[in-house]
Amino acid sequence: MPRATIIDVAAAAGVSLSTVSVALNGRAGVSEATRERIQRIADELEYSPSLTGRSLATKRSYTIGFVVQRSPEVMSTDPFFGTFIAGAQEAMTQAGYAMVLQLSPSLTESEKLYRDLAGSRRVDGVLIDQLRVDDRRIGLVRELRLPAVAIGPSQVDAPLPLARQSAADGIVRLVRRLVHLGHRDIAHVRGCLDYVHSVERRDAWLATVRQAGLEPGAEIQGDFTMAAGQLAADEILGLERLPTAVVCVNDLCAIGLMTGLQTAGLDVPGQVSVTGFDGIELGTYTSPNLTTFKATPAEVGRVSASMLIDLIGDPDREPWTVDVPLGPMVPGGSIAAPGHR
Amino acid sequence: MPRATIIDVAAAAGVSLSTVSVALNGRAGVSEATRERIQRIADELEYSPSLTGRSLATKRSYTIGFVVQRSPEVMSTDPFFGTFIAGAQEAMTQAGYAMVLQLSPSLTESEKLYRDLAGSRRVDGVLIDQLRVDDRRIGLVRELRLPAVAIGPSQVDAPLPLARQSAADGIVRLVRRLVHLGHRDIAHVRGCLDYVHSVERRDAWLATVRQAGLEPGAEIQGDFTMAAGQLAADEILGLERLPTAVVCVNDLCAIGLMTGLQTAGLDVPGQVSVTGFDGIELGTYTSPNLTTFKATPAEVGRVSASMLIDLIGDPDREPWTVDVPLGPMVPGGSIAAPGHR
DNA sequence: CTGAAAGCGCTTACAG
DNA sequence: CTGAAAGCGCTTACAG
Repeated sequence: MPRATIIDVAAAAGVSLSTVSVALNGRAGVSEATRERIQRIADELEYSPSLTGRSLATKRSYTIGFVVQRSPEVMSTDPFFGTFIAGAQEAMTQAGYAMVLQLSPSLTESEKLYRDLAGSRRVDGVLIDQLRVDDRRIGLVRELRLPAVAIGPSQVDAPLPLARQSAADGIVRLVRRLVHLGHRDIAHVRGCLDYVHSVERRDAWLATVRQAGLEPGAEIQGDFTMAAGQLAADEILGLERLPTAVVCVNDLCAIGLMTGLQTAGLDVPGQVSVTGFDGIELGTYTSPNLTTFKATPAEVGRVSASMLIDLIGDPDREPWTVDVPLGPMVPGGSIAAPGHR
Repeated sequence: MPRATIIDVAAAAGVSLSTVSVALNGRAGVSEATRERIQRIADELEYSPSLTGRSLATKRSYTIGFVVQRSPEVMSTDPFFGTFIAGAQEAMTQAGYAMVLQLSPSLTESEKLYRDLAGSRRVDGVLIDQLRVDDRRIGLVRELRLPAVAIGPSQVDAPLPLARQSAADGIVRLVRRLVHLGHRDIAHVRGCLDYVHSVERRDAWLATVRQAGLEPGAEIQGDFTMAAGQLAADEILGLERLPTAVVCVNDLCAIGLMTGLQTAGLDVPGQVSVTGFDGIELGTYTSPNLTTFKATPAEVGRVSASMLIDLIGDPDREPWTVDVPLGPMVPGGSIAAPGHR
């Protein structure tokens, strides 16, 4: 027995298709009595409207695309994604939207994914995350006339609606705290500078250190993984002078760094203070606990998804920006005055 | 200027809609000459068929649903998901399918998500992962007449096609290795026994230890996270007799355990040997490196997705099972003979 | 080898 | 307040 369609409901209720449609969609033009009657009959028949039928009529797929340009391993490790997606989903489900997720390690491959999503009109719009410097996707979605919202830090100046969360503010405050504790040699483990997120954090560290009248400490190339943090430890141990504090691009990197330093026999924070960024749960289990700043990826997800849904409803709207406030600083035992034991 | 439709292509080529459809879909019934001509014209017009139009005609959404019943944090931490999704996508993209991902922390909420996916016919089928003992979803997809493939360990006996990978084989071999090294007190940090994956691994540990004529060591409740591993360390340290080896439910848990034991001043593997399961990259960065067994989530993803696509093409097919072979054992420095330094 | 027609399941002006 | 009709963009028997 095939599922009930709107025709079955109309027939059972003895009204026309349009009346059923109007009634069930809660639009004006049907008496409350008939609406209730139709609703009851629809429920009895277990009628549930077909997304495809509606899509064809409304020219909307009620689907949003999210193409993640990262290797599966990194995507799995980064605490951002799950929480972000959960938040985005909340906003989407409410509006009848769902998310198609595509992973792609390579840039050219992901470009093809965007083209296919747009070409088949599988999605009504896309979320653009992990922005790179001069990101090609910005021109691409424009060419494809694909509504898009970007997620990025504060300096991004793209001709797209932007949901932004400034990690810079957090880094600034962490560096100031270290300076206040008496640190004069503050190093940084940065992410790959192709990403605006890395640039933002590096710049914030650099500017704040200089502003305090200090010579910037070593700048070490890392990335957003624990593994990179561990490798960074080796590099720091190889410096002619050990920095007294290291500001890391994110928590995972900071945790890897702490582990690396401790494995080499150093005391954290006794010999080296370490800070992270993100405020992930794992940082509360390390010993010492990580001093970091809390990001709010779920909120960023919610905001960016609802921005995109708004944009889909009004595609010619001028680009606008929404700032998502950062969470609080998370104090931990991973920093102390230099030389403290 | 709206995008070209099949009507535009037909008009430009001076043929009927059906000829265009047949030609572009590579079906028989069109001369090679016209097919090429139509293809060329379609390319010129940048024609790309609308998924919605096709969906309505074929009664397929060309979309697969994946509802993940886990908290966003855990999902983010578990290395399984990203790799699994990447593998599944490979199989799906080839067949013109895409994946709608939904996260849901609660069981009742996820049940609603399945109902909505089925009701709106947003998806042609679903992948069921993280199977629980007596999983309600098995009855649910049946009630919803929603094609589904389950992903699980070897003892699952569900009336569904099953893509299975036996972690048990790996655990058995790890335990045997420990026995061979001379261990007589082998503990286990298990996952929550609601999950068949936890049960499978616990049972494998228990059976193998007994088979070796040993008294089973302590069985400690943990889960699949690092945090749980760290907590398990405390519990192990509180035992009246320290086990000489601990078999953990997965790598993250094992890494957390190692960290916890080391923080307490214990030597791994000198005082306690530790094994994991999954073979994640992080385990190669710990000190000592983790001894574990490699799972192949990408392959499980590929296999389960293509099974589901097959099932969608033949919904009345009898349930069948595909075994995905486990990867190799990953030797590491985290195990040694008991009392070894 | 090609075309005309029906149909997939909805929504939305437009009449009445 | 309700209905008849057109249309969204395809595919698929069925004729010719």
